[in-house]
Amino acid sequence: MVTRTRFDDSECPVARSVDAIGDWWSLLIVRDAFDGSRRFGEFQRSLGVAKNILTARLRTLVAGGVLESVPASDGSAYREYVLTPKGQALFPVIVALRQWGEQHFFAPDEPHSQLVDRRQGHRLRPLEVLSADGRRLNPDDTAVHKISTH
Amino acid sequence: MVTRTRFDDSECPVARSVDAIGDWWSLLIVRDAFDGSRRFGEFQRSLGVAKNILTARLRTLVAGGVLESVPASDGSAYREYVLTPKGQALFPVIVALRQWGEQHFFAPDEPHSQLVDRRQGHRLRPLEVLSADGRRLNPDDTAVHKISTH
DNA sequence: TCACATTGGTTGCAACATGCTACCAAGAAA
DNA sequence: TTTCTTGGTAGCATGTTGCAACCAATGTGA
Repeated sequence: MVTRTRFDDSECPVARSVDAIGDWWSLLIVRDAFDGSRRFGEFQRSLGVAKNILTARLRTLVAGGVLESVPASDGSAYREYVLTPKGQALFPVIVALRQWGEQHFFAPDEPHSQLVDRRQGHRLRPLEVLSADGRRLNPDDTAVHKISTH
Repeated sequence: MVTRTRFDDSECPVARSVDAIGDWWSLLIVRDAFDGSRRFGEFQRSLGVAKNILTARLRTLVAGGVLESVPASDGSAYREYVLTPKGQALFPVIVALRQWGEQHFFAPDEPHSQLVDRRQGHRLRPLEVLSADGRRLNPDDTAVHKISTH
């Protein structure tokens, strides 16, 4: 077995997500996948991660249904790793982390990679947590109901 | 030193965020903080984490400016850990992870904790990634500009 | 077609991080 | 003034990570 489950038994969706992703490397792999990386070597060069670690992470991401392994798009005999719909659904997670990082870990004039709208080349609007009827919510405006039946 | 920096030198804000948070436990500590936990013992019982690990994580979160240690609100001589504004800004990250987990790791009728709007008791609207002019963006509608000067 | 480079790994090992248990000091409670 | 609770620390066994070496299959150039 590659990883022991730690939080998986929780009824908290945050814990299950965290467990499904696995570790930080996995999240950066997903980030790179959003940025267009597909091949083992691309991930490896981009992340600088040891190959055995990358192998293990790719395997768990595939096993978890976040990535899938498909024949290479260039016709070669190698394989590529692409995001499944479930993996693509992680987009807001990555964007949220990116925006938090931009806000708090870069000097105003410090260069950093930027996620932009392809059509207009502009930066994205900051994510907003909204109520069902569209009011913007702060943490204090929300509460966790411990258990429910959906 | 408590943790060695791994991704911190990156110009990618996602990497710096990931590095600042530290590990998954830290993220669950932040989740619990959003849910109202303040005391060492509350975090420890809620998470079931070993106390030395919790000690270390709380320290790095405080050092990183995500939590701060304040005198206990009940007048006792103990201290409490509360989110700083920087920590509160992680709200969209937690919400994004929670929504991803809800969508993909629970059967339709499986019970799970739920984050609701305090005023109306309703579930939140799913997070949306929007362009500057308000169009909803999918991953394919965006691109990463490798470097910029903000 | 034959040598050589690249890709995508696997294996073994040393170093580090994690988790468990026991212990402990300061505060609170009685 | 015992006794319990809180918030830790210390030591140790185990698990995980990272590094380097190795390797088979594939692609490439002469």
